[in-house]
Amino acid sequence: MKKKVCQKDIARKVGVSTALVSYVLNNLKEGRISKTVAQKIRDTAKELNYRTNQIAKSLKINKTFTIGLIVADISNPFFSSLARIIEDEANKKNYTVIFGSSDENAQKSWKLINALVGRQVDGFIIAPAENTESDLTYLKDHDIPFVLIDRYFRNVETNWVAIDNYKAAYTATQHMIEGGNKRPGMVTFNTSLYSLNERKRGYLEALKDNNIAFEKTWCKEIFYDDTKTSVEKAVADLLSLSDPVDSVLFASNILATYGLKYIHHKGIKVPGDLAIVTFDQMDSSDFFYAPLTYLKQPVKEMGEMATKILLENIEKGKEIEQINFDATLVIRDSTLHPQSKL
Amino acid sequence: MKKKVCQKDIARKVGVSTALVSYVLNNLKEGRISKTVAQKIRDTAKELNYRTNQIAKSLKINKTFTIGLIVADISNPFFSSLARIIEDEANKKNYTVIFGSSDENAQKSWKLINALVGRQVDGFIIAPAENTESDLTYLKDHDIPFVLIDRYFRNVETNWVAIDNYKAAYTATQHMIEGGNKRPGMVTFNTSLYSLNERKRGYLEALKDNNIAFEKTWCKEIFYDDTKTSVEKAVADLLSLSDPVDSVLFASNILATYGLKYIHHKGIKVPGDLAIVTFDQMDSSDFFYAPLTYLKQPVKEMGEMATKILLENIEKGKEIEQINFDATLVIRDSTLHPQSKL
DNA sequence: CTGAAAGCGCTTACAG
DNA sequence: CTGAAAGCGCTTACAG
Repeated sequence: MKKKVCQKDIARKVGVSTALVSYVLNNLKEGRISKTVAQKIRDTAKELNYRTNQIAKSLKINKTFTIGLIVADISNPFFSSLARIIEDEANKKNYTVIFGSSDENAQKSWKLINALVGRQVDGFIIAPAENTESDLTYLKDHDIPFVLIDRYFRNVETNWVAIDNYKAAYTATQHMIEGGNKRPGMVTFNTSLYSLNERKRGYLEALKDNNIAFEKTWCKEIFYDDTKTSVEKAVADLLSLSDPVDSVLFASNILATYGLKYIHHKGIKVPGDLAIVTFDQMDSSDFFYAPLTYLKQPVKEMGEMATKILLENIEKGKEIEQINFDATLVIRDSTLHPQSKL
Repeated sequence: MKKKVCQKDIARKVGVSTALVSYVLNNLKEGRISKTVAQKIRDTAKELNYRTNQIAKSLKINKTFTIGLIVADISNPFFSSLARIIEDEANKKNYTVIFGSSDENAQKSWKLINALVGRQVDGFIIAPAENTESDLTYLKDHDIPFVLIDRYFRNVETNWVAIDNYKAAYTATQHMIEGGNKRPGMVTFNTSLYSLNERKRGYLEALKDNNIAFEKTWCKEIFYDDTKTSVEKAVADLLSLSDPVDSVLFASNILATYGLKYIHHKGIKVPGDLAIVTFDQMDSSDFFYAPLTYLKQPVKEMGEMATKILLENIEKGKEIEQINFDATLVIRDSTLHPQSKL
């Protein structure tokens, strides 16, 4: 029971050509093949437990029904949720997904994309790391469809689905200010990524519109390496300013997780000592003693849309689509400031 | 810049046969090819930006350097962490990983395995759903290497890496009892999966060894569908017994997450009203107002070991390996019972 | 209604 | 040191 059965085996057994086997197994030339022989082929295929060799088929038809998913880290809940949505959508259309984690590293990203291109994936869904514009240019030059998710570059014209990060951060900051906070801080990554910089811009603009004079000590930019320690230091710094910050916006779930552990550990009172808003939904935010106010991204819609756009591109070669969803501010206890104006 | 460049293009340009191109690109027959022509081939390959078509190569060599990963749900942090470890290990050896989520459903599992077999994956790492023994038999019959992770079946002799669930649950239950709890409960899944039943067995055995008479109302078995509601009801039931349970062991992170949200929501005091131990590490367990005592699985070691065993099987066809790791009981506040004996 | 044959892009004995 | 040729398992004009 070892050897794989192929079309030739079926053809031989039924006494027809492999062409015919291929046709009936693919439901081609329906009316033009005698029902009896078609049935015999199907029966024999089932009997021999035939399974088409997708590799051979792919080579011939120049299509693998495989998509590559490149994220920063598949073990980050935001990306694994996205992966699950994408998996489901892709499977519906008989696509399979190969994933890779770039660790926000341009070299790794290029290596992954390169490997998957060699494997002839039909397209990519990518949450690009910074400085990976050239990867995308490469894909474009080679007519390999892709859609960016969560992040994009203003100077590369392509498909993407993301959220309006400026608006989201603005809304969150505005909310903190309306809650009576006078000195809102922010913890974000030190990056050239547009999406994160938009979050910072939204934060700054909200301060400005509320006539709050931004002080640059209020915004901490964390490097990707040694994130944990840097976040802890950042939070400590924000709270030990001569005029400490009274509220803080965490620009991602990773930053928030480290920050909150530290805050919890240090016994800092939320929202009393510090009001908090985070980007992204986390299981943890329900468990923090003050359930967290957070910006909820429509992960399901984003994943579905990205997959839909990609598959359309693969199958019909559609025009460019750029979709901005809105994040929703889910207001809970971590911003119920004692001296709230609301 | 559209057409893909193939070995023929290089061969033509250099003026040699494709055989030679293939040899030098694969570093074969090193001494037996003139250095100058070899160099010219390499230069031209680089110049034309040649990338070998893995699909064609796979078809020929009958190996795809791809492994299939089947888990219950890639968005479950336990599995996404595992996925990340496996990805890294696999990549080191130039393997790529395709994943699929079975949702604990045997039909889905079979569909996924079937699809990936058609794609000629070189092997599988599988966290099997219940009633999927036949899938595994199929793989064995077809000499497709695989290793089970997290779960296995006693009656299918194959590679697996897991933890000693009996021992883990026993230890956790013993710990609850030593903390002064007289009526420990358990929330687990209703399943035939050996790993989960071992957890129950460990719990029961610990009760017995401590002369605590088990009452069947203490152990709640949750069905896979409608998990959230069922868990909430289970916890409510455990606490509204005429003699309520004073402590509870959650048999998985999913069960714990739903249970804890409910407990938090209802204002149940932990560990005062209820001591808690959970299986699996969760971000959330650091944030619960009483940091949770939990059974930590050595996810990294498990993922690495599973990948190592699989790749050895693929490459050398090794004998069967069955590895049981130990979980570690990490003791924190959720089991610091007021009337502790310790 | 059906089959012979070419070809997808590689690898690999084999012959020289 | 190098090339012609077969073949991996499919699909698909083309011819009949």
